[in-house]
Amino acid sequence: MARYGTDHKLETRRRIIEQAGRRLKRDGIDRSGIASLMADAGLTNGAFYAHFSSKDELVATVVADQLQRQRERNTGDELDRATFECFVRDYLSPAHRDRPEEGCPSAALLDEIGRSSNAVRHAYSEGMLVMIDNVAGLLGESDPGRGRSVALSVFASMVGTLQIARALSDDQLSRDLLDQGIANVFLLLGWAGS
Amino acid sequence: MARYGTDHKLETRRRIIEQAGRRLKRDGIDRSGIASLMADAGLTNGAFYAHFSSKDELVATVVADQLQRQRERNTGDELDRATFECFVRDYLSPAHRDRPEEGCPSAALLDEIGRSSNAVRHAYSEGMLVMIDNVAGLLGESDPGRGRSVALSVFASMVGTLQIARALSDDQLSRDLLDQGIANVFLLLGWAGS
DNA sequence: TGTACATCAGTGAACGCGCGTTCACTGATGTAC
DNA sequence: TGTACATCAGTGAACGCGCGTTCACTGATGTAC
Repeated sequence: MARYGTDHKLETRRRIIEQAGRRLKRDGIDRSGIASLMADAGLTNGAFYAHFSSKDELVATVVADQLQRQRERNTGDELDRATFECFVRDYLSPAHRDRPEEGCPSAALLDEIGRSSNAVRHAYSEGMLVMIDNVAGLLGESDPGRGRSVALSVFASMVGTLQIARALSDDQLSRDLLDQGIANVFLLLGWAGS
Repeated sequence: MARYGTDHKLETRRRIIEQAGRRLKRDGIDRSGIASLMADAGLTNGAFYAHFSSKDELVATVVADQLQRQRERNTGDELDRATFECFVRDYLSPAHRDRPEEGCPSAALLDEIGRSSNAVRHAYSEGMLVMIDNVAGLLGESDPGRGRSVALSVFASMVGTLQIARALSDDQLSRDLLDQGIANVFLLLGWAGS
């Protein structure tokens, strides 16, 4: 047998993916080199290719993993209105704005994902669809296609709001934007929430 | 006197900024090298530093220029509701989705701007404020601060919608999202538009 | 029990390449006399 | 009119550096006999 336990390598892979998620969201894809990604996982550059065939494959894997984490974090077992309201408020908060490395992969990486390989964009689309279908169930739309586009468009407005809040240098304006973004979500959904 | 006319160098600078705008929006900031940016303007790499002190200064200049162009293109002399409705429909169109190099700098570059130097982020904030104050005038809000955040939040939802439409690999879903995005804008503004 | 061998996750130096930036130089023009 | 010089936008080679990727090697472990 090998020097390490049976799932040692899987555990290492999991650690690389998790740490890379944080790093990519903080520094962007193009500014995150293999050597620093591996150092984050406590390894050296050479070991990378024992786990992934290329940086692109890692990025696709990380994108899928991040979307899955976001789903699990925010839906729990059953997604109800109260849970979703909390999600919206947490999403459009100064805390989320100021910690991209722990936050939404869409808000941190959308531009770069849009310019990435088919593999990365496909991983994003797939993960996004699952997430959106979870949320769409809440809306009570009879037409599932319409429920899906409504859910997607509401999420899109949240993503854009967070990104602009991050880019503005005027903190008060940025906070006002986040608050207005929360109100917009509830208005779009036709909910009473305040 | 010099070999060239009085505003030859200004004209060259203008050309670099314009071409760089297209290139940065298409390929992203990190993937656009100085040599290729200069080649787009019909020059070689060495001439760059006769026009800008660093790549960062060019990026800040381009961001400011792009926001100004976007303002001029979409407001004309006087901004009225009809003009703004056209702006929204053009913005959330498949044509705009498929031609980032000719489109909105926010949708193409927000993630990277958020990670850029203070100079770049400041240029973005300043340009954005002017643009948003133009639009805010339309809303008839008594409180100018509120008019500003409403205008900003509506634009933010448009930006996020376009970005997600670009990242999705399912074309029909992407188009449905754009259409829903248009409806959302008019709903948020309380306009009748259809 | 002891020795030779197989396994394999991880190491770290090296590869060619493109990056941002620097700088000595070019060459077409206008000026001085 | 002719010659020497100044100007300066642009050229293109070179710099050190970090990138993604490759590969010969290490060394701790289990297996064979």
